[in-house]
Order: sequence, then C-alpha cells, then structure tokens
Amino acid sequence: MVRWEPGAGERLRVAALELYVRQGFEQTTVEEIARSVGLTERTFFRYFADKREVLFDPQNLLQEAFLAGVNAAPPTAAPLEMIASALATSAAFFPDDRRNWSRQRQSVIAANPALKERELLKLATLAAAIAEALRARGVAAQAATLAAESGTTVFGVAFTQWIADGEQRSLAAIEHEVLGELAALTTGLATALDRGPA
Amino acid sequence: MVRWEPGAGERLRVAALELYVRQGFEQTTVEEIARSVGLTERTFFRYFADKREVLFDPQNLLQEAFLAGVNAAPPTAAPLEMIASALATSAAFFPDDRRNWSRQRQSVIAANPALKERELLKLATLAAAIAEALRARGVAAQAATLAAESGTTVFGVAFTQWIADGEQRSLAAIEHEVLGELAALTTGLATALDRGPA
DNA sequence: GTCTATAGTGCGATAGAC
DNA sequence: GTCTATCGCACTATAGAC
Repeated sequence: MVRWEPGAGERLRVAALELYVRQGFEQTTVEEIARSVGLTERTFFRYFADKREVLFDPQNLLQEAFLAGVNAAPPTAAPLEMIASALATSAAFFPDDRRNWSRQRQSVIAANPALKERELLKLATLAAAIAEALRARGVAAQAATLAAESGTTVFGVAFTQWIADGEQRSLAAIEHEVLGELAALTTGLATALDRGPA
Repeated sequence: MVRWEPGAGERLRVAALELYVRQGFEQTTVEEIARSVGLTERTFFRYFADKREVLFDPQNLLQEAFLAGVNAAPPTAAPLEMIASALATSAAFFPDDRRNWSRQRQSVIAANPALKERELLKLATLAAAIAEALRARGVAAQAATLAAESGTTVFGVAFTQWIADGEQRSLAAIEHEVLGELAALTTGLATALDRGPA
C-alpha cells in the first residue's frame, strides 16, 4: 500500500470538472473537490493557485504550439502569414475526439463570469507571447501586437464555431476560413480611411 | 451640516484609486476604503459588487458611445467603416485632460492580474455589444464578431499608446493611425491564403 | 448591522521514500 | 539522516445571507 496515489493534480482536475458540470462552479467548494479524491483543501492549493485555475492548462502547451508555428514560417513571411502558420500548428491540439470534452468544459466556463475572466486573461497572455515572438522575428512593435491580437481573435471565433452544434469541419479548416474572412473585411479599408473623415 | 455627504459611490471611487496607488490593490482592504470616507464595509458592497468593480465604470458610458458611433455611420458603410465611426465617437470620452488620470488608473490595473482580468471582461463585453449592433444593421454574424473584436483591439492598442510617456496626439488621431495599420497588415493576405498551404 | 461560509495564506508537524 | 507530499491549525478578507 503506497502512502499517496500518484497524479494528484490530474485527479483533482477531473473531479473538479465533473463537479462543476454537475452542480455548478459556485456551488462546489474546494473542500468538496479535494475530499472527493481523498485529499484535503490545503493540498488542492498546493497544485492550483485558486479555484478557477484547475480548469486551465498550467503548462501552456497551446502557447508553445503557437510559438512553434510562428517560428516555423519562412523568414520572408509577412506578419499575418506567420500567424496563419501558428494557427495551423495549434489546431493539432484539438483533434476531433476532443470536441465533446471541449464542449463540456466550455459550457462550464460560459456559465460563469469569473471563469470567463480567467479564460480571457489566458488568451491575452497568449497574444502577448505571440507578439513577442513576432518582434523577435523583426516585426515592428505595434504591428506585432495587432497581428497577434488578430490571431487570437481568429482562434477564438474559430474555436467557438468548432464546438457549435452540428459542426463537422476540423478546427484547422475553420481557422483558415475565418482568417480569410478577416482579410476580406479589411480589404479596401486603407483607401477608404484616406478619403473619408477622421 | 448634512446627514451624509453626497455621492458616496464617487467618494469611494476616488478613495479606492488613491489607496490602490499608494499601497497596492491587495494591500488595501475594503474596510479601509470605506472607513476613509466615513462609511462601513457593508455600504461599499451596496455600491460595488466586489473590490475590483470600484475601478470600472458601472454605467457603461463608453459602450453607449461605441454603439452610438456604430449607428451614426451611413447605412451603406462597410462593417469596418462602422467600426471607424464608433472609434471616432468613443474617443470623445478621453479628452487630453484625462490622460494623467488614465495613466494612474492603468498603472494600478497593469500591476494586478485580478484587475487585468476584470478589464478584459469589460472589453469582451463591449465587443459583444458592438457585434450585436452590427448584426442589427445587417452584418452577417461571424463578420460582425470579427469586426467588433478588431475594433476593441484597435481601441486597446491606441489607448495604450495614448497614455505612453511623451505621447502628445489625441486618442482619435492614434486610433485612426492604428486602424490604418491593421488594414495594411491584412492587405494581400486573402490572395496569399488562396495560393499558400493550409 | 450582524453573522457566517468560503477562499486563500503561512507555518509547522508528520510520515513515508530514499 | 534528507527530501517531499500531505495534513493540521490558525488566521484574514471577501462576499453574501439574514
């Protein structure tokens, strides 16, 4: 008999999502989560900084995929071409068999503003990291920020569509379409701005 | 001698910012803020849902300005032209004499992730409202979301530049420039996507 | 205005593995 | 013995209930 079951963090994660789904985020106490896997509240807080963090990836694997995608683009690529490369790479993190799990997790997040806040912070942190990577590849500071924010926007819109009812396409295919729509939207705006009023 | 000073909410707001600046957000208790203006903790929570909310506009005047700007654009305007109109209208909320106050407030927010989270939620809520207004004017659902998110991105980037050290231009002027840069970034991407790899 | 549940922190104790 | 995961206890502050 071992003194501790292995993988305490992962067990807490699974238990937390299940309880959040069953009875809601606010109706679930940290004590309840911990006890359900034979641990104490104090141990929960050794693994997660707070009650929300248990739903988010602490290793930032998605961020690493995005950065790898940026750096995989050819040196001659325009900023948004690097973003397109990053989106394609990151899509590998969401194969079709994860779609249902993503739907469940997202329904919990959507139901609670506090969780939505945390998700937005993660996305903003991701955008900042991408912008930094673009700057490291020679993109001007402000252009890098704009391109990175546009990238996470496209990712967010595509992800929302990916988990929509009845959606069959892969995340990569949806991302490609959404990025194209963004490009179409801005086409012609530059000239319109020059002739129009401030 | 009046029974109570007018504008309890406003007094709490001023006291909170001052204390957050002086000693930090986490080092300041709600009790401390309330007592400093002769009120109790209980009263603070009658005015603000939580400790962070005291730094944010509860009336969403900025959001109203954005929506008015969207609806002020001519019916023939393209989605991003409606966004340009909204940005121009909203800039009126940040005259030059507010710049220093904005700098102070933003330095507090930047120093605390919890406050950053709340700000991101407000921005996301603003984007959702703008998207809704665009849809009401006939813009397709996904295009409306993309245009609205791009609008808040431009606003955020421009605002950051507006409060940067030494910046002299008006917010409206900076917004115009940033929107132009976004348009330039995406120019040519649509055709590049068609010929490039997925 | 009072009372209470819960989140989250700090520090020390414990009990195994090595 | 050291190292480390976990627990126990005391405590504060937020936030909501009554």
